[in-house]
Amino acid sequence: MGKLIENLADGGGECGLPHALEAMGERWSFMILRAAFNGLKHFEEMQASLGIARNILANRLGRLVATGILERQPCPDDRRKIEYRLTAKGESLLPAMIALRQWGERWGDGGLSNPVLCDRRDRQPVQRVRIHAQDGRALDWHDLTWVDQSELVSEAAE
Amino acid sequence: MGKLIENLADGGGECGLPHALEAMGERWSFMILRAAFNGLKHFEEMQASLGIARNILANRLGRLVATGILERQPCPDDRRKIEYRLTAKGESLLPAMIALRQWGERWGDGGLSNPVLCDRRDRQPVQRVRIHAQDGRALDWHDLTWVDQSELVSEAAE
DNA sequence: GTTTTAGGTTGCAACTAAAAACTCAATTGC
DNA sequence: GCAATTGAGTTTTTAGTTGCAACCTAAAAC
Repeated sequence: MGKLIENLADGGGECGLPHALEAMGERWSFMILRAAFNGLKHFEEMQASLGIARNILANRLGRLVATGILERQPCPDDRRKIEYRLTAKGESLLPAMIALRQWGERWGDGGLSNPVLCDRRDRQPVQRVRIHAQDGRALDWHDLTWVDQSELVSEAAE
Repeated sequence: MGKLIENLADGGGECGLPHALEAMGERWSFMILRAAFNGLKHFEEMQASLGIARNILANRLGRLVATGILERQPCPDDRRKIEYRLTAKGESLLPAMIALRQWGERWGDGGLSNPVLCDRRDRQPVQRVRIHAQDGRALDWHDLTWVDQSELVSEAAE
């Protein structure tokens, strides 16, 4: 338990992807993450809702806790129950998850996803997740290039 | 070969995620996609750069072609060679891949990714991938809610 | 015409996932 | 107070995947 994608180390440069995949690259990880974003907090809830095998769910939850994506916290009112809840690190996976989901929706078998992620303020659906330039323009692949770090013109980035 | 994540079907609503994961949920898929975005086109190039087993690479490339993410095209000049190149469907995975990579970079072992994805126009790095409201505001998890499709106020969306 | 190169297969060992049954403590019903 | 139920896991068994190494085939190079 704990190696998984070590050999992915580099395939043309250093990259955060292998690290991300080490945490989230297993079969059910994203589905569990989505369940967490949907407000499911307990083992049995998730098991019932996802239909995942119990041992795998236990293993994945353990791993997500180990990587700091979920927090494991016994409930005070019913001490059999354990709450899994998203940490800040877990919450910051939302753009990746939504991007994936939108892609699946766009190219999938037609059906729109439900429920829809909406701005709390006006209850309108969020935009499609895209790549944006510093000035805010949305960019497609043909608008982009890879630049070596050493060649970056520093400019108080981010 | 070919079922993988069929049971993921629904875990609290319809969702594009399972479809996305069916295409991209396997261990090496995202690494191969990244290789493709980095300009690698041939089997041997990818094999050498990723260090993946040949049978798995063959299998994954086959699957990525089957799902329409890559196109397989024999080279006219050297007919042993085969070019794998991104389709529009594959290109549209870029936001998901970059979101994942940025997450890994942010929470990973420190090292910045290299090379950096930049706006071709000014060679400045792209922004962090985020969720945006219709009016363009960047939103975090606590600014968002799930809304059932039936409750959406239609307004000539997107 | 032998050697090399590109892109794969095949066979087999090691690992990982799934389903179902089992554990074990906390809680509820009576 | 005691049996039944529930929550959160383990264990066991079976099935499917991954990875390595070796092999194969056609096209190109020499």
